Amino acid sequence: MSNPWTMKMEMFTGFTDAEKRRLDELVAARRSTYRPRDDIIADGAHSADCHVVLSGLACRYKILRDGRRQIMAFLIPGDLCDAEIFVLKVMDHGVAAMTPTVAALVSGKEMKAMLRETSNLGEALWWGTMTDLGVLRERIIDHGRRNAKERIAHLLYEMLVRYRMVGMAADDTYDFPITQIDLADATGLTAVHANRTLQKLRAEGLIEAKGKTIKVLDPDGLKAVAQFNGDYLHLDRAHEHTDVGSRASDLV
Amino acid sequence: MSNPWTMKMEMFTGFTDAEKRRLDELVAARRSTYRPRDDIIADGAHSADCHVVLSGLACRYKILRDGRRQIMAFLIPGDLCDAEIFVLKVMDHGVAAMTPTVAALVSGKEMKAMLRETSNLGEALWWGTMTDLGVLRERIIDHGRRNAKERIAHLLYEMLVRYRMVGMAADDTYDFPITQIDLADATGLTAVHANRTLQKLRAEGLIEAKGKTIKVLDPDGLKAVAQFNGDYLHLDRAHEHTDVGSRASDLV
DNA sequence: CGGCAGGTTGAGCGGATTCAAATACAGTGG
DNA sequence: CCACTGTATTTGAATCCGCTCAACCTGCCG
Repeated sequence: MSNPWTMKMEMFTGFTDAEKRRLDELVAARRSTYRPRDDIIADGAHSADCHVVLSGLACRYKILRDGRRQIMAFLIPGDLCDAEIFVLKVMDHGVAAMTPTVAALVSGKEMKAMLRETSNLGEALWWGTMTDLGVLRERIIDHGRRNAKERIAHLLYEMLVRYRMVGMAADDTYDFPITQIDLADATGLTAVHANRTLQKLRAEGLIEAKGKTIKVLDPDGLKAVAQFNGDYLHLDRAHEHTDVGSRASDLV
Repeated sequence: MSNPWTMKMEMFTGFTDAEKRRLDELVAARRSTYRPRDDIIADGAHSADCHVVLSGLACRYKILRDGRRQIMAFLIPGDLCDAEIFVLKVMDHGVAAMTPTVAALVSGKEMKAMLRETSNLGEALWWGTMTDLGVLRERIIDHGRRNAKERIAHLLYEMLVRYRMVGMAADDTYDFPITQIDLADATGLTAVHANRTLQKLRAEGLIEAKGKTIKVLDPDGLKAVAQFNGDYLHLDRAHEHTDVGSRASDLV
């Protein structure tokens, strides 16, 4: 039984069975649970291990001196929290759990050893990092050139695609248990305005946001409002390797 | 005589003389000049070479269907334009020259060969990519949680630090020949508002922006206005390797 | 000298914020 | 089971930052 991290990386690269087994072992070896608001890795910290989200939801964030907070990315199962520990001294931002979250602790030493032995892992890490860059760039466009409605629509559609990638968005519905305050901090809005905007999206029949679940009623409509173009997720690179059946690019 | 790319990477890693010579050869082999507005590498393109800025100024950008443009990053001498070509099929954004710019074309094949032979280059590329990520995250904070004045101040201070890194900011003055339209597209403002904000910064005696040159009159003041904290540039990782004399962390 | 791109200024508008209060909701302890 | 408490969502009204539209100025180049 494979873990979400290996699954995600396999969208890009092809591992041998031996490699898969070894990755599974790495992930299974040590894990840790976090309560909402717990730091998985704190701003300014360094760690000998890197952290992979196995279940739950986490975010990258930074807090300014005056208390303003910005969420820069959401991490879902299969996402690597802190690739930087391999080359940088300390984290320049924090990663915190938003819901009860389980993360695997992967020893940096063993990762480095495995990186030396197989080029597949290195390539997969590069792919993950490059798509992270793409997502961040898209977020900059959100904030710089899209208004509140487009911005929230874009985020919700992107999360839909990402949850589809890990098989967690059946029926265009996914669990996204964040508060409107979190949503505001992620989109660069105030909670009040995020609320009003969300109401508009609901009123237009694009989404349903009951409790902690997002149901996308009209995917094409939402995509159009957001001016979403999924190229930056680089799913097209994927299907060359995957088995027959699901083409990754169908996810967008 | 070393090139700006190698110089920049040496802030992080230590190359042997042989490695340095080889990098110099790679950079010297083929180069290309671009006029303002020329694409160095276009959105959606793929290339067998990667591009390193040797002189001039370039930017990463993306244009929405309705014409809105967002500049996501500025590239100065020593910056790598398109590390993604090693793992991704196509670019998800464009890189264009803003001034007459010279870039080295480095063969992807030879880079990969060198990556296999020395771990130093790989580590340096990781460092560059990780700091790029840090810069992008900081830009998201700019757009999400900083107002126009803080945002422009932050960008100008960051560029000061980056130009210092490559020895191009003597006397707190650096060449930054962009139009106010470009500045607006980078900061997510309109040209009109960027203009007015720039005037305020001048009126407060923080900067001088005559012609194409930025002179920072009051670095500490500008830094304070921007709430700048340079940790995300990860210069502290650097001085372990560099020779005596200039400590990299003094640049911030 | 005309043309053009970039910079500057003014007036009015609107999207998003701020402040404040009301309502819904989940968890806790009596 | 309900009262109590704290947190999240919703609504209203006033305000402001940044946008839009438009005009004008400046410097540069053919």
